[in-house]
Amino acid sequence: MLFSKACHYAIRAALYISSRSENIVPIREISDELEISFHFLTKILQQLTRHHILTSLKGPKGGVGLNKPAEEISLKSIVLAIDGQDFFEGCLLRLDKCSDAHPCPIHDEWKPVRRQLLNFLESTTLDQFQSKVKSKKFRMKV
Amino acid sequence: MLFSKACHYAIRAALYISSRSENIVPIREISDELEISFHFLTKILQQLTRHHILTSLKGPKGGVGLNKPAEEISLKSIVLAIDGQDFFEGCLLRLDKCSDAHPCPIHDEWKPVRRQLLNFLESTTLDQFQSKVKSKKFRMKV
DNA sequence: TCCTTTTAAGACTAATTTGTCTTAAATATA
DNA sequence: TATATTTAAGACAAATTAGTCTTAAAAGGA
Repeated sequence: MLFSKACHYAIRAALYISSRSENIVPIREISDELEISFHFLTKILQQLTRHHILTSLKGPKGGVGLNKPAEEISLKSIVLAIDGQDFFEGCLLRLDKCSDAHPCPIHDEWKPVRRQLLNFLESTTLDQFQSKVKSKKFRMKV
Repeated sequence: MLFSKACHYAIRAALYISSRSENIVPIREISDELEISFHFLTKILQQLTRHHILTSLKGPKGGVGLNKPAEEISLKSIVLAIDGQDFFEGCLLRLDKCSDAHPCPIHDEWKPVRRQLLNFLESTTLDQFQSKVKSKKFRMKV
């Protein structure tokens, strides 16, 4: 699988949050709607908050919300916050510092494919899906 | 990470085997050369053997070898043998049966990117790297 | 101020993946 | 045939990831 389970949860939650017009959405609502364990989701969203992708508010009327405009939140930033940068340096043989200078045998062939993957994650932002998610015609769970 | 650690080991070992002119290579030699735990590698290569990607021979002069021409062994077949088909159905939100009929909000955007990834894995075969690996100018370990 | 609600933090458990070790089975060769 | 070598199989342990639970801290409202 491309990403960790936590990372997939994070992307789903981020899509959900960005589709809600309210600034702040309680995590309980997200976990109910997306059928994700509340406590696990809380931990994951805390990471997004620490990375300044979300803001959070405690107490009644509390919850989480986007910390910047949806068009400034890329899938890449979410993956980076949850799974770290391992993915982005990804060598097909998992060599430590596989590079043009010290490449593995697949490096040259793999590079353009990885580039396209990165381009997609960089250029894809939450705002692109807001209307789809709002329409409720697209699956957000199981 | 794209694939499991076991899968990366499998690809590395397959490249090594296909670059050796001998039909049969002892697993001990592979694990020594690639610095992979012998017993763990043995288990992984057993899976490739069960999937008829490799053949194996017990006893002195035993070892593993390609079960078909290198140009017929794709990266995809190795990934499939080790990690199963989860990767190939991969939805960005990890939904169970995300499809054109019942898509997640990112499905349409993700589809062409995944297609390119699959094309690469399908069209890339071991023979393409034999000379590079033989030249020993490319890294095969850490 | 006090109570309730909600996130933050972290200890703890469960599941999965990774890695080790022992024994069995097959086979070449002396 | 006996021995040494090598893969096969599977039990077991360690590490990582996923998930649960409890308590603390913050904030709104009576």
